[in-house]
Amino acid sequence: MQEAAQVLEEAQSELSPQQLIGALVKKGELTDPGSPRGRLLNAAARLFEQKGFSRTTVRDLAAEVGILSGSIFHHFSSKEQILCEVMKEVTIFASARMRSAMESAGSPQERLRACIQSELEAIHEQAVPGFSILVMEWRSLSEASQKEVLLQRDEYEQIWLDAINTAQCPGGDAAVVRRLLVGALSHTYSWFKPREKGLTIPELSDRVFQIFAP
Amino acid sequence: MQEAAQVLEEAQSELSPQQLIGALVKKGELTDPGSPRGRLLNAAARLFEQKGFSRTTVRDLAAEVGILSGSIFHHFSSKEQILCEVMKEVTIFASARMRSAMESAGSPQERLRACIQSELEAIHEQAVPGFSILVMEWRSLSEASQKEVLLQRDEYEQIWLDAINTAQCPGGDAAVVRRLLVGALSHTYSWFKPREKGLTIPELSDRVFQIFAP
Amino acid sequence: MQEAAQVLEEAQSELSPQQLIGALVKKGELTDPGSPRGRLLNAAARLFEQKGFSRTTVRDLAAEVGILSGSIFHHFSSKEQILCEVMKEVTIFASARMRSAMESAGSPQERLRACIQSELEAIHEQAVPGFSILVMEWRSLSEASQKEVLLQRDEYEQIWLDAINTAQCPGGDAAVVRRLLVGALSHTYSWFKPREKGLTIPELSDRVFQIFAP
Amino acid sequence: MQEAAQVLEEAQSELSPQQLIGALVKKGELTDPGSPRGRLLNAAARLFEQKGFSRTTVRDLAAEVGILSGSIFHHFSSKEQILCEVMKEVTIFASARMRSAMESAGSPQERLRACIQSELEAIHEQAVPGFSILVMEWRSLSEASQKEVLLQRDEYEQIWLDAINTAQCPGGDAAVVRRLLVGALSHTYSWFKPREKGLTIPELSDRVFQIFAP
DNA sequence: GATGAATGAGTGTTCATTCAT
DNA sequence: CATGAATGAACACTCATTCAT
Repeated sequence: MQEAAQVLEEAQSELSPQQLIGALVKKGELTDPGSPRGRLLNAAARLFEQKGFSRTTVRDLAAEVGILSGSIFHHFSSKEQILCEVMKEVTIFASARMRSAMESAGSPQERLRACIQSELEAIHEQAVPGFSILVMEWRSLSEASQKEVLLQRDEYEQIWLDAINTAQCPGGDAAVVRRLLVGALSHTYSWFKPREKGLTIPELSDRVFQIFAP
Repeated sequence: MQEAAQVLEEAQSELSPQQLIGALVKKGELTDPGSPRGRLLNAAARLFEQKGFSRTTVRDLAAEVGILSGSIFHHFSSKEQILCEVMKEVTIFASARMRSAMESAGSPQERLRACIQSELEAIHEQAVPGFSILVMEWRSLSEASQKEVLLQRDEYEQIWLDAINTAQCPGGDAAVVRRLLVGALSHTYSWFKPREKGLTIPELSDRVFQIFAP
Repeated sequence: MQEAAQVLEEAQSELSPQQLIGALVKKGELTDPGSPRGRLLNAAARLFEQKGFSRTTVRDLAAEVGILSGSIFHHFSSKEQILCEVMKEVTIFASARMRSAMESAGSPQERLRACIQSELEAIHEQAVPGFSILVMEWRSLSEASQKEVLLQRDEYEQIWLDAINTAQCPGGDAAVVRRLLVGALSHTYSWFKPREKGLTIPELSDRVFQIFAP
Repeated sequence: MQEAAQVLEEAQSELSPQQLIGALVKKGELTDPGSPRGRLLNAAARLFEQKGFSRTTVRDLAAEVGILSGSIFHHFSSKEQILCEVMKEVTIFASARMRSAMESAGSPQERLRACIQSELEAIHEQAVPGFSILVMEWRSLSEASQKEVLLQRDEYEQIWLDAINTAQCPGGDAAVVRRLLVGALSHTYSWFKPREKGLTIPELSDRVFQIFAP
């Protein structure tokens, strides 16, 4: 068990968040965070998460990256499109991250635990912020945009459903369990602060795992 | 034991949601839903839940009860105050409802299950709508208003914490378990539709109970 | 002939522009020019005519009647709706005016001349300004609004077509002649200034009549 | 005389619109339509005519010729200057065209008819589009630009006035008749579609001629 | 000459809130 | 208490124009 953990850590350490992002940027799946568009998306993710989509103005957003509000519309056609793009890129990054976490997980139980921890890290880590937006601001998206995001989201959810199914969780079919987990995990954004002393993300992951896969 | 349960059930059946509301109105804890103020609060609960607080205008609200937007400010000093009042009244009603559900629950396990079902009913039933607002629109509230609502909320949460503690749920301390439950249950608003054939509220309560208190 | 003219003038003098407007307001066909909405429509007619629709801002319009730009949207749902309403009211007034002019015209020739003079007066008089907008800003209207205005316009054009037909104008079918007249008359807005010494409206009407019905 | 006319006609038939443009380009009076500036002017003429000046953006214009909006300002100092240049070139071309049409006209009546047909062709033909802009967008021009265009326009109008005077049209002095004609003819842009079966340009010219010079 | 990013003043519009009637 | 008109600040978005590269 300890050895396994060590191996995992090493495998993981081969690909830091920055390196993962870099690889995705090269493949053209993510916007370069250094480009104006990328800086805008990062700032948007941060602000939409902190203040909410409708309470964030395009002026806030522009100020955050040091341009004027009008200039935003060189890169995006509307405020809503920014939200949509943020969600798509966040989903792509979270998928890649979770796939990478999956690879180093051996048993079905470990896989589910890795899923939980990966999503909690996505929610609370700052590497590519904005994961909690996916749940919290879903209704701010037009139906057309929702479909676009769902297309990207499918793969991510498939990993989850597989993990839940193979881990033989209680609570009936995997879809219901996953939805309960979505709620439980995304809501942690509102109360769980990993920086303060107290629960750490791995500890919280353990708790959640204990509940959903005893 | 069976007899007692029967008596309780009868007692409960004597108190329909409308009767419960009536009793609370008489005690001055709830606004009369027939009064202008009450109709406004009900309409607000419905609209804030359906469209979100910031996407609901005071004009929408006024139109819903058949007055003009200016007239709203004879009853409330601001839009935010309406949200605050809705939340307080919803909390009061949900508390009364859950206390009543508690009374007919015998074992600790039954008590927790009653809590779960009561909250799911609060979220998905229409009697006093707006329960999901408590979680979803929490950030739309000023800090001052949050404190006001928290004052009311305390009692409600205490019932939950007792139920979790006595049911000996896994997942560590009751506060964490409750918060995971808050997320899991409130998020059902987004995907669970009790009207369509499929899962019913009692069935869903069972699933949740199975997971959180195996 | 002279007597007839005298009688005509008397008949006409019974209904001044202001009185005609008053009658139409009473019938509910025109907005009261004293009401906020009416003052807005009059100002819009003036400004759209002077500066063009797209060069007139809602702020210009608001300033003209002494309110703030936001207040306009209490009375109209959009800038385009203002243009549409202006056009409809202008058409209604012009129709009533022309009908009234028709009544005092005896021969077919006189009827056509009355049409010409009535339209020239509509273009250059100030009583209900905005007639030239009907031609000049037609393309600023959405198709839906165009249909609305055309509904009102039909009656007005019918009077014209009858007059052209009975006057036996050269130039083939009445529809073509009318369209040439529309262009010729509406363009006078750009070059004909009745106030300066020179041509008067009756004189210009004579010239046009001479050309189109020799 | 007849021989001369024949020669002229042949000469005319030798000079297609493209050839006429070519000749004017060589003389330095028109911009080469193949040059970037020329393509810009042609696109502008088309767009300003179709959508109106203020509803056409420089981005539309740039897209039409396949460059970016910023690049336009290497060729013109402002959007208004583009309109001004379009008007000047259109006027030059229309003048040359009408002069050429005059040469083959024998009688005063024929001359006037040739003027009418030439202007209708200018409005509805596609060779050098934009003639209708001269009337429809006149007010979009600054006074300084108006003067510039008027300088070019003078010769064109002189031909018209001569033709009207010698044809002994009714309706008083030639200036007024010409202005009525300007309105009547330019407005045909809005209703006359030569492509559809029905009236042809020569037929419409006949009708107009019949009215203005019976 | 072209690009692409940015500007900055301005656009139509929204909306919670006020207040005389 | 309700109305209806108005407020005024804020909003997302537009667009002609500039300019370093």
